[in-house]
Amino acid sequence: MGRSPCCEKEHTNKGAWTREEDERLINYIKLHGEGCWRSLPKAAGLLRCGKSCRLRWINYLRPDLKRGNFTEEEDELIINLHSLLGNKWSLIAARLPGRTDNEIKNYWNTHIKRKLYSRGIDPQTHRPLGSVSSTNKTTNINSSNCSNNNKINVNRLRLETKESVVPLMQVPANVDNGADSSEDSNGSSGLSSEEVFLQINLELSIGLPFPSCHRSRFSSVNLNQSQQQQRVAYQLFRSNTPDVCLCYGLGFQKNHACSCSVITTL
DNA sequence: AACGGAGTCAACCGCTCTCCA
DNA sequence: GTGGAGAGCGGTTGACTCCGT
Repeated sequence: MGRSPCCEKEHTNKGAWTREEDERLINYIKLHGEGCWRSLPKAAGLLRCGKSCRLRWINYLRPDLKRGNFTEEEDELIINLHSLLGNKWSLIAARLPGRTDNEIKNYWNTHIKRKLYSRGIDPQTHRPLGSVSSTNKTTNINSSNCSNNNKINVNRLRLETKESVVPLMQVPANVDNGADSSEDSNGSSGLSSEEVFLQINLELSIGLPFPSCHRSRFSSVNLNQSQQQQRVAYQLFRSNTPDVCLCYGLGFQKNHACSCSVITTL
């Protein structure tokens, strides 16, 4: 049994919105507020799908939208956040008031990518173009003091490379992480030390707190390597924020089925 | 002025996630 | 535990504009 469509497509308008449709939508939301997008079109007298209404409001009609050109500061912030989070446009947008995820995504694809290329930087990896991958380097995020009961108590996380041992951050002992260590608990992150270190530097250079509304995200399993990278970055990022939150599931388990979605508020 | 290619961005699509019964 | 409903997300599309020839 399939899922019901979000609207009756044959009875809905598509394409560019007219002024009249915009006004209807604005007036309806002014009166009733946001939410319940599925029933909104009918209630507002619009021949549009609920998703379309939501998108139009969020990306174009919302009164708090900034619009206009991006500033140099916004550019750099987007670049820094992208290096931490990857293509998580909604998370990036959450750090830029008045900007939407769609707007940032478009801006990234049309302007910033080119800007980075002109600087000789790969926009996906944020590394110099043509640089050799460092996958041959060994990285261990050690979790000392692994406990029983399928929990890992991490006393101190450190990053080891052939050349050096770099302390990542101090973590209080005896704090459960909620991680499922039923599989491999050797803590391999799948990241090169260079990658992790890069994330940390960027984190420190940005120094902005994440909004608490994102605290419970990243609960999915079966992460691919890119997602892992974003997740590690996210966790490290959180660790330095004022309302300190840490996830101790830094060691991504075999097959990435780690359930370390519990982000502990200290 | 006309044309075509490149660039831009609003909107759509398909999927995942969360919540709740 | 399961499945449906609703919301949200990221990738893609296509209409429109701009600019060079």
